[in-house]
Amino acid sequence: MKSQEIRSKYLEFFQSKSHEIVASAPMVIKDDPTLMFTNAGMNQFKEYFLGNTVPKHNRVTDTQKCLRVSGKHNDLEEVGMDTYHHTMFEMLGNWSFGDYFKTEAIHFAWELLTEVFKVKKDLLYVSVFEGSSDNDNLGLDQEAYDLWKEIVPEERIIYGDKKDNFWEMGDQGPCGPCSEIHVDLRTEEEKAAVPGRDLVNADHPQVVEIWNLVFMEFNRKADGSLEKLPAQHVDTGMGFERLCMVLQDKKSNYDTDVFTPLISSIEKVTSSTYGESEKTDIAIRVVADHIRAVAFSIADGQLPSNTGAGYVIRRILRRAIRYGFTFLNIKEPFIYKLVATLSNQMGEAFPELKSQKSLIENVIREEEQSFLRTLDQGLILLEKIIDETEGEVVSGKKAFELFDTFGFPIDLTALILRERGYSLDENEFNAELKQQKDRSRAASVVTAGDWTVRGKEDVNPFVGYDLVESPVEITRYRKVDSKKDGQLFQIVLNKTPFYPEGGGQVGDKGFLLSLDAEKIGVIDTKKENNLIIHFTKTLPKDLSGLLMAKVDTTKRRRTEANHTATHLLHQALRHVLGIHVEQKGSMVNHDHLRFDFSHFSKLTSEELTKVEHFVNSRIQEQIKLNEQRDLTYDEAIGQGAIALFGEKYGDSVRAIKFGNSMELCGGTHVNNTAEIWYFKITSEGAVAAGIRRIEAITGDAVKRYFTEQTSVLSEISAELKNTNNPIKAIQNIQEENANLKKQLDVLLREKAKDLKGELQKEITEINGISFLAKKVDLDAGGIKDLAFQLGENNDNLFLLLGAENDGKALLSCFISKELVKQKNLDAGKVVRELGKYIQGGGGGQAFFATAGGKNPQGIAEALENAKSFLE
RNA sequence: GGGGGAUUAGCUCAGUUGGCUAGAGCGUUUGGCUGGCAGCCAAAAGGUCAUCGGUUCGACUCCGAUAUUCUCCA
Repeated sequence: MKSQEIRSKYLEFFQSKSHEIVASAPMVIKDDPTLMFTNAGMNQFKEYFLGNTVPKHNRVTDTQKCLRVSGKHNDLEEVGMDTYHHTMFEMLGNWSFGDYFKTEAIHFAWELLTEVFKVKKDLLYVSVFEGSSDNDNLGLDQEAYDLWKEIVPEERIIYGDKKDNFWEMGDQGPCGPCSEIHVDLRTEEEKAAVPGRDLVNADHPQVVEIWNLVFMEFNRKADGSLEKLPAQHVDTGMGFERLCMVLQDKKSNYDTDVFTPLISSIEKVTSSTYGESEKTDIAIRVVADHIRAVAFSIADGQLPSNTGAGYVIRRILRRAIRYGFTFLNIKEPFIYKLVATLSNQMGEAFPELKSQKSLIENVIREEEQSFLRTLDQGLILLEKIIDETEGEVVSGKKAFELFDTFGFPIDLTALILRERGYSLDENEFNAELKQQKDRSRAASVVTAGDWTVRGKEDVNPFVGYDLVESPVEITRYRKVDSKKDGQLFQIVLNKTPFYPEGGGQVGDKGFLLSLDAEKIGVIDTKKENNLIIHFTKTLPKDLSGLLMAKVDTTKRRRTEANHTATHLLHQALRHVLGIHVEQKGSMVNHDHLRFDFSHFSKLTSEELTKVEHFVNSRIQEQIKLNEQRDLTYDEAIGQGAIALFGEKYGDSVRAIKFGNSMELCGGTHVNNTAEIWYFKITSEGAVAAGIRRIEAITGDAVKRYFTEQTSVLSEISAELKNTNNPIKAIQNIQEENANLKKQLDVLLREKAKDLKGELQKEITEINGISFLAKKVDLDAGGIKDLAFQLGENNDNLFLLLGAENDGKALLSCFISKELVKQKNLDAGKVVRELGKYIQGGGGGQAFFATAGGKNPQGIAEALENAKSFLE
């Protein structure tokens, strides 16, 4: 069975069991601070499990793009070593939100596997939670055990401990026991030798878990205790790639048709063969796996970068480059060449791969090039380290510096050292790494307390589209400690006019006002699992009283102008540059706006002018806001609305329309484009290969900008005494200045020549040495010039020059190099000794030295005493 | 968000404990030679040593801040 077919059969099966098929959420997560990537099918439903949102359907099924780079059994560094772990994978899932529980979950799973997919029953093992005797004190999951007993022989039911059979999504939140289905794909001989049940959960490549059925019944609180959830849920996950391996009767995920097209492309591009040696096999698997992860996240709008989620993507890509570099011996970009294969293969199920193919290729190629440069640099530095190493053990500290500061991979360092007969002090390296990790962790510690719940929120608590102030009540709050901000409170209200950060728009600021005039500042508003959270420094004294929530309307209005301008800018770019322009990032606050978009070259100044003009024309047309709040996604797209890749849309969407600009958007906007007043681009540049960034200002900021510019210009005109044509005046001045500089140069040179001639005449002879000690009227640089000029044609000169500048004394001593050698003289010593007359000190080299001091009166005396050095 | 590094000629980079009138290669310009593959030889131009402030007799060099950028960790 082809993988395509397996995917659709799964979804159809659950559809026939009254499940709604939903789309995969983006792999890159934007509104959950605790998670960077979707790492399990349940992520997009978290708010349902937490009870923050009421689901539209209580039975749902999907295939979810997931990314895992850390966690139990799945370290990035392990991927590729075996044949069944991946960074990016698809998770097939079926879900019950307070609907069916263990019975149906178990029966559905068994029916699908054994009847639809026709997996032989005697290949399967199941596990149930055995209970725990720790603080949670949980018993055996008897219910699950009994259910399984009806379907499978008892010797195929295995007890699992907390590590394997109790699922938790984090330190806090919903959790519960789970039941797993494992499959034994070994040969008959192997099975005869070791029974399959001994190998379950033992990391055997052919005895693997394929399906995890989680029964959510508890909530883990901040103090570690468990409480029973009001409603019980089912959360299941089946690894798509593994399922394909089972159904296609392969020994490895990489042998299924999910990976074989990629692998043959890699063989072609790198002239290598899969299946010839362990080392190249690992490298090929690494590349095949990583290209998927990287391509999908770029399509989701997450580019490689040096922070956060982007950094994870960069690391994955670099790991692939490294393996190609070392084991496939490819020293130039090659991974980007695989994008075409991937897009051909998966573009049907995931159209974003097709539509963004050339962007993905550009970004990857650029990243490959830059990392290969880093490797080149690192090799040179490593060479230096080896040269400096005495003995055979290379310092872990130096290797860490190479890794930490210059980004040279440590395993490559170790490999090269081994080849050269050195070894690496790994303990020292790990100690350094640990220090770095501890430092980072300490800096970002955030401890959140439990919510204190006081009442119930409205189902849709955001009223800020219509209101900027509203009477509200606190429904829950908690204290949060972070190193950075100190102690803060998070407050949730029954409803709120405060817009939570999202869609590029910053969260509202403002305050909460109590009846007895207590004023609590709201410093930020954010959304977490669909809860709108207000950040404050203090709590109101009366937590149960009515409060007036007031948004800072000045900031809000400016932000709205910038947001609407962003939409118009987007429209303008597509109009001026073409419809290949897609939003790749956006940031809107009260100060300015920033818009990143896909485009292949720098915008010309004509293009920028056109874009600016286009937006300002829309402003001038005074277009009214046309807002539709309850469209379905398809309706909105049908009307021509622009949706963003990598954005998660709910069942009903909001469309914002200004004339011909229509976008799906949750942000707040002006009522009429005239409120924007004026749009001005302040900068245009590149952020990555194929991505440009425009920054712009509107409204008050533009007024400020124009006022400033005008006053600068009028000041310039005033200074120039030429208000009609300041540009010409400046050109004149510049020309004049250049001429004067030239003349001055000539004059100074002549003066120096004169002075040089004069001084040359004054040179006397003491003990056969040309000697001169004299006060001159020059600064330090001039003296230096003069001294070197005098010394140029005289290799028998002892020169001491004194000068007075800004009330300070200066002595400079020049002694011809030949003389220094012959007579063992030292100009440094000379100025240090003579420095005492001017109450100062100094030094320099043997042939030229300077000293400075506070006492100009002493210069004469110092000059007097100069000859003593020659006597 | 935290740590480390970098910023020197158009480009790629040297510059040792503070004192070299700041250098190299490539590129540019000019002249000469030369039937080729990065032609050869000679000469020249090109620098606010990222910016601002401090320490010092003296800062490319040390210290602090800012900007830009690379990198590791979260």
